Amino acid sequence: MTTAPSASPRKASPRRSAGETRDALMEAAFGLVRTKGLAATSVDEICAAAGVSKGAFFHHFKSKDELAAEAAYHWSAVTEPFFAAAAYHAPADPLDRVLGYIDLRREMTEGEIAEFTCFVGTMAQEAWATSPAVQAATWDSMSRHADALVADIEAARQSRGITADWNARSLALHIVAVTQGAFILAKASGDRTLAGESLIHLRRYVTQLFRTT
Amino acid sequence: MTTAPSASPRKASPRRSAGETRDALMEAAFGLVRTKGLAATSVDEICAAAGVSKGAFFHHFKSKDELAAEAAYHWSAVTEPFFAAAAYHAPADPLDRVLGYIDLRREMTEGEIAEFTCFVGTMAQEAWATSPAVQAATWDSMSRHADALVADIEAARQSRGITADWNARSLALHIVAVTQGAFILAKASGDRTLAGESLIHLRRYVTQLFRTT
DNA sequence: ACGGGCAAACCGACTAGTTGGTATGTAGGT
DNA sequence: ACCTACATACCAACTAGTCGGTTTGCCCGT
Repeated sequence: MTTAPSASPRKASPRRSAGETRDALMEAAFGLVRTKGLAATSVDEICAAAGVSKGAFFHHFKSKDELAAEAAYHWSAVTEPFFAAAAYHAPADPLDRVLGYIDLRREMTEGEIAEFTCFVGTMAQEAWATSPAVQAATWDSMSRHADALVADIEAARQSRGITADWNARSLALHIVAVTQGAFILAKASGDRTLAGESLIHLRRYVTQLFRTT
Repeated sequence: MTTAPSASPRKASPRRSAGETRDALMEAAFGLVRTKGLAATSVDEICAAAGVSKGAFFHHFKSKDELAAEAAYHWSAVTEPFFAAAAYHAPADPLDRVLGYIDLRREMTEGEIAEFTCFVGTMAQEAWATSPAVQAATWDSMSRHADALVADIEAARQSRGITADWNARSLALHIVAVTQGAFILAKASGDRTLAGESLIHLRRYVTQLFRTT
């Protein structure tokens, strides 16, 4: 659910192919919403950032709300390959893979806030009570992201013969929650390092959870 | 930084005392912002919820932005006494007090989302890059809230002779982060219990941190 | 190879309503 | 008499969304 490209420079107008404009609009929204929030981002701004007209916007999306929901699904589509291809999947021990994910998350907090922060997490705060479509889309994204961690957590649990009163999905969601909370800390304080420190606590928790001695 | 009253019914106009209208406006903002976000909440809505006119609003605040910042400080002013008076301070063991705080937080997630959720956390997401005054105010609130936990954490650490590579303030901020993250989980999923589950993980972490055996 | 037809992609002016903010007036306490 | 605490009317700027019209790529019969 995090980290994405910014609007691309685009070529000199030999009409973009089918989904290209659509993608450009959604990806322009990524950047704007992450820094200003959804409500404060106008359709005109999104169009300007994507380099298209308002007519094009409403040709592809029937409302701003629909754009937001579609963009949340698109967010998954662009972040999932990023995390799937990341180096933390390499270790043989599944626990090392889970810890590797947390480490990657922490490394990402060394960039700019608007760039390591979560698009869908931001929208969830604004849309949960006002737009069922957007809420559903943000939850789909966060939920799927958590699911990607479940297999490794479960494997780590079984390899160590741990029978705990928590299940893999619950821990995966906790990891997502800490990540989101760390973002808020960084945004409120303006200090990126605070996000990293929270992730270190999370890492220690996960390590302790699987300690067998 | 969390949990607050909603707009009161108010009496039949024998002029409210000095700060009353001001407080009513800020407290009306609490409810509206927590469900819709700051940008989506209009000045007119806040006035209507507080039962005053727009003229009154701009008599007390020179802009919507100033209202938001002042409301963040007011948020501290109303939540601090609430937490200060809570029962979790009773135990003699400082660790029990820290765990008691987390338990209280978890119990609160049994109410409505708009009522256990954090006003300043929501605003931080929208204002961190666009309004320095609001960002500073949200951080002041979150930071002070964390500080309220520091003494107990430090006492627990010393009573158990723990020399760790984390300090009390870092753990306090982590507790705040998990709380905020749990809120996002609840908002995105629409399922309050997910917030509680994340807080259970946090509780287990803190327990393990102070285990001396 | 070619041109006519057609649908999808796109543009930008327009609208109706909402926004934050102001200007001006007034009621009540001291 | 005077100042604070409001109320009302208003405005310019901006909002999401619409609409008539234009451009572009592509299919297809010749």
